Amino acid sequence: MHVRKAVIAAMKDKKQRASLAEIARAARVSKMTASRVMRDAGGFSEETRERVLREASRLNYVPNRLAVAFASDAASTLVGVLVPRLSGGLFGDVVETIDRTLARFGYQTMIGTYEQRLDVEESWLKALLSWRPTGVILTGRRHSPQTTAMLQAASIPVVEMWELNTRPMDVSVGVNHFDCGYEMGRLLVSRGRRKIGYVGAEPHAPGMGRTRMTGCAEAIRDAGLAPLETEILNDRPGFYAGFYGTETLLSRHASLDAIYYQDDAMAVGGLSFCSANGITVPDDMGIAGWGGMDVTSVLEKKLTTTTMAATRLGKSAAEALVARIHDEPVADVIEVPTRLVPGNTG
Amino acid sequence: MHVRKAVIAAMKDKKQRASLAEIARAARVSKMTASRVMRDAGGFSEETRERVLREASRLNYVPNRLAVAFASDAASTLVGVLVPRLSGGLFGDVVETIDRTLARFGYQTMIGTYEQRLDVEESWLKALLSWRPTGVILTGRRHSPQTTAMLQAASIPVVEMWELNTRPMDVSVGVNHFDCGYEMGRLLVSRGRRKIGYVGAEPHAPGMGRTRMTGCAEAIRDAGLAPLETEILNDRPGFYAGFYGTETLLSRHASLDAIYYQDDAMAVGGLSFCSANGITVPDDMGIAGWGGMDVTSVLEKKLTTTTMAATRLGKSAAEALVARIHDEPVADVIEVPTRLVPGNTG
DNA sequence: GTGAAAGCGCTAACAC
DNA sequence: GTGTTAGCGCTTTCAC
Repeated sequence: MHVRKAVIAAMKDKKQRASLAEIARAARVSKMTASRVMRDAGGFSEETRERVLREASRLNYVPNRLAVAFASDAASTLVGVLVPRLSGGLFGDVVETIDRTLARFGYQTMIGTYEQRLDVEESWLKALLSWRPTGVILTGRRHSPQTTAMLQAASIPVVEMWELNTRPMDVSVGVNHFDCGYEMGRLLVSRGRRKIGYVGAEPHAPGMGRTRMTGCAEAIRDAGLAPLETEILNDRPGFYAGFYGTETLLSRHASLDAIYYQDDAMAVGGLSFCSANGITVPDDMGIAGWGGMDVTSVLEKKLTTTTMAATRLGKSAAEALVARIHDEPVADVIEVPTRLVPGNTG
Repeated sequence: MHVRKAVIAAMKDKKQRASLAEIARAARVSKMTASRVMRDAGGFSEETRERVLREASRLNYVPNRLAVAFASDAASTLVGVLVPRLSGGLFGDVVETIDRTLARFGYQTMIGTYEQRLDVEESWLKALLSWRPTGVILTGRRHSPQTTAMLQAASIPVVEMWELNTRPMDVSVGVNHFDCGYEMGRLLVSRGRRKIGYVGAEPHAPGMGRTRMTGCAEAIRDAGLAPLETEILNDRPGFYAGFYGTETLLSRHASLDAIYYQDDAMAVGGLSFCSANGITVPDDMGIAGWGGMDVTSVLEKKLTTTTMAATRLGKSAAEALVARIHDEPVADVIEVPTRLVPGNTG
């Protein structure tokens, strides 16, 4: 039962896995015919088919995709997916959906996380490309020149997801973060907020959350109000970051009457800070998030936020990539809709 | 800039990527020498080394890991990791850590999710094995006979993580869930709880959460109290599931004075339900969770729970696998410690 | 320190 | 409907 022993045993008799050649020999056909049967490629009689399949299952044949991908070079079925992180936010959902969708089409996913660091993205991509993947899904629209160049040289389909890129390398599937921020800013202003702040995370990462911040700032400027006060924590976004980010921001700007957060988790942290410090929401303070995360479903008040269907984004990204791989027509820019949820915290 | 055009162009001139042979020719050495230099395998002069590396970088050489893995068959560096899900709970953290750790050692991760469905695990494994991975990390201790058989036949290292298995296929790195549940049961009892309930999810999945439930039930039985009342939702664990699971359970058993949840997210959902329905915690109702998730850091009250270091688990699992691959000594059973946090909700 | 030959398991291209 | 030949890019083995 112990695999370890089996491993050691296997060291001795070396290769024992049945290969196509052995199936072919056992079925008394050529490798080619066996190959055709296994791939269901046509060009064999019913009788041959049965014989080959019988032998394959008798010998526990497991095709070697390494050899397949290597031999045919076009048929790699390997797809790389890179996201900032897997925990906390919506990326877990997105990756899970991408993986499921790709698997349905017969592709396997190689994942990676890069914490929004372009140098990490670059080295991940370099390693990935050595596996000759048939496509790549990246997060965001910002990439180093080397990343772009490598992708170019590889000449494989690339989907940039999450953040809409109107001038994508290849295909972009994402959300218009600027608009999300702008709309939220307008909503806050329309509800009478006059001194608005922003709490975010990951200072080295422009784009995405930061783009929403910019949108919000613009809405505020357009309304002729005092500029957005911001606090970008050197941390990952999350509940606790939202909590202490609020503390920090308010210690600098006590008179704020609303705070926009990078995401819902941070907003929930902000709500907690307020409740722990006798700040009434929404009377004393408006709180707004982004994402439509699961937590919001159990809050006492309905969180003011913008919802985004993570599952839908993942599915669209995966499907767009598959379409590109199959050389089917796909739109260059696919916008995933979001919905402003006014709620009663903002 | 549009990769799409590049792709189409590439279709024409087919192979253009530099291969080892071309590097070798350009450096005026044999393929073998070039290979040795690239792998830093020794057996070449300093001068040769420089010449080869210069040509490699000049020609933008990207080694073909497909060919490497195929040719050497031992050197596959591909590792499969299967978890129930990537979103919501702690698995995102675990997978992220595993991936990072494995990457540091030069391995690439192929992930999959199976929602605790053994048939999905089986088919995922089947697909994975065709890539001739050098190792596999699975979740839990329960696997179908076919899964076990395939792993056996593959004779590769296997780490079963998350749930401790004292009789592992190969190596087990995990938590003793039974003890977690038993301890929590004892704590609740010691605090005067007399009618305890349990809210969980994923009814088709035994193990893990269910094992904690069993542990808790046993503690209650040992204390001579009325048996644990349970509610297993046909849903994924999460905030909302915790909320309505509480509602359902209480509608059946109104007199409960404490509820143990499958995880912290569900417990937070339970807290919300109580607060929304005028049930005072901990006076009227005790609430306990599991996992030590991020959310708990911003709750008003300190949640009664058991913390588990997801990052540590992931790191241990990955390191154990690497050690097995390298044929270094590893313990068969590695217990990841947990800590009971009494809190003030239970 | 270096190289030549063989082969990993499969498929594409072409026979028959 | 079936088989033959060649080769994908690399490493292993053995020779020099």
